[in-house]
Amino acid sequence: MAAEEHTRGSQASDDPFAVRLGKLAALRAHGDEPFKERFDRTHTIAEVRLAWTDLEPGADTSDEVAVAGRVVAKREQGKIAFFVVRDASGEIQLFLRSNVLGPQDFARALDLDVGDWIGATGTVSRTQRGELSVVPATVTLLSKSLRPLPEKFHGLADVETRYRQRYLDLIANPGVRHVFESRFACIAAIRRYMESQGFVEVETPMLHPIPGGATARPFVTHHNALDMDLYLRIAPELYLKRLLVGGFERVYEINRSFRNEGISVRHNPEFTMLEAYQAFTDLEGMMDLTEGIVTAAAQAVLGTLQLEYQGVQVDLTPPWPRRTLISLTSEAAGQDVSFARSIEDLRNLCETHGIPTEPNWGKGKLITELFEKLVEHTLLQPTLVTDYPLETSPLARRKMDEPDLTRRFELIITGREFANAFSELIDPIDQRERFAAQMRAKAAGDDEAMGYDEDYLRAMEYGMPPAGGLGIGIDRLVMLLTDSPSIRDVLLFPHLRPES
RNA sequence: GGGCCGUUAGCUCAGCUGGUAGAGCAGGGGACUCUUAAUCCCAAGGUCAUAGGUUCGAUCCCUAUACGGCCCA
Repeated sequence: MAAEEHTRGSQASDDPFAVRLGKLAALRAHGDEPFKERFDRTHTIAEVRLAWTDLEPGADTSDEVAVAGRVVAKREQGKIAFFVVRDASGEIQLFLRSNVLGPQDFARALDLDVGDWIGATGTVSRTQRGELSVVPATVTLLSKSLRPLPEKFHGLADVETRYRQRYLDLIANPGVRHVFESRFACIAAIRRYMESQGFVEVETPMLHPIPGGATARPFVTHHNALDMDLYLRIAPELYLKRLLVGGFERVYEINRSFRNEGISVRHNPEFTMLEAYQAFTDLEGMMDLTEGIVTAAAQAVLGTLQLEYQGVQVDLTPPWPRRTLISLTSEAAGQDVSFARSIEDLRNLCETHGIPTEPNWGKGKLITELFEKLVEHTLLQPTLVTDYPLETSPLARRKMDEPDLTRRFELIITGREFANAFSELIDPIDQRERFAAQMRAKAAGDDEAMGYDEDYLRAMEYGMPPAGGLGIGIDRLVMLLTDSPSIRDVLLFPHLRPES
């Protein structure tokens, strides 16, 4: 065979990238394109494994298959070699034999590198050691890999590289793929469930002239042609409720929203949430819907409602206990924490517990802060916490008999908020006053306060039906269902600072 | 924003009061027709994150910066 038929024995360099570039050039020099357009396979790897599952060790067949995938391991042994090839369905061994391929093609096959995409045609066998294998008659390079993959045994451990180069993480750490398959199974299950409940999936703007629907700092961008600032949405809520005015009775949006806040194990500047609105129902209807969604997602991902999150056993079986925020907070504080107390008492209580307060905070905000500090982290099992103060709930319906409180709940699991829902405020007069209060808070320096959305008020003035509304944090739900400690583990490409 | 920790070969990691660096895997050469973290032999691979400082001498000590992680706000 001609020396340039393959590069073995002719490489001066030992730099992996240079070696592979050399192989690439050698292939091209012989008219062999190293980046093919297409390869027709007869089976996925999983299909081969399934179809020949009963093949005895040491048995050969004349059954021909064509498979394709990435070379993830290479073991040479003289005139035979074993490659492990992986496609999306699984891995299988290629048992390359010089006497089957011919010495020339065998030598060329040995020039392939771990990382290369290849196609192989051949017969199915099981080795004497019991490994189901394809014995190739042809091996075709489909796409040349120029960079060496991370180490095969330890995988890729450096978290920064794992997040920045997620594709490498997916190649090197098989469990990572499973997390993301779970994520997308979770979202698919939620869509199926919502459809089964008669909800219509809708799309609303992500560029908002006025940030609203949540209390958070927005990202600002600029529309050149209109010469106006726009805000990346912090929540789709106000648009979805406009649809209630328009006559949609059950709508939802699985939305990417954006909040200009710090990055942590629980926060990414862009995140995914489900928001749903249902006419003619209320808080209790939203509790049922929340239980339905979360259990449908858990069943789809785990097949059970019992799970373990970071060492904590969690039972998602509904119905979940319902407790009021004030009773829980009073219990934890060992004294009455309610609107019956003076604002000085509440502020002192906050200071006692190390919560820095601000002078413009009212009783409602102080009570909410106490709840978050004293209670939230202790609620490990699913708990529906109800009756949030009006001051921190500008879009929720007021409680008729307790006007400082709202018909709102949050779902807490493992000490964290997973859902937020309320009987919607549908009174435009009340809503106008709530927006005004937000404007006062903004003027007092609260840069998370909502904007005053006049068009939303106009819509409400045409009449909004009674409705329940619900938001569920999808990323956090996926964290729970995949036992992931950080939100970055459930985001394919989490936000990081640029590499310097 | 504050505190603590990390950054050494492509990857995973060692590195002794301070005397200019090692291993495994990957890659290169060779042997090998049932391996599967293949095995065996040989050789190679480094601006020790970056910039300063202390020192005769710095991967190591000090300062700053960058990026990342954890905790707190």
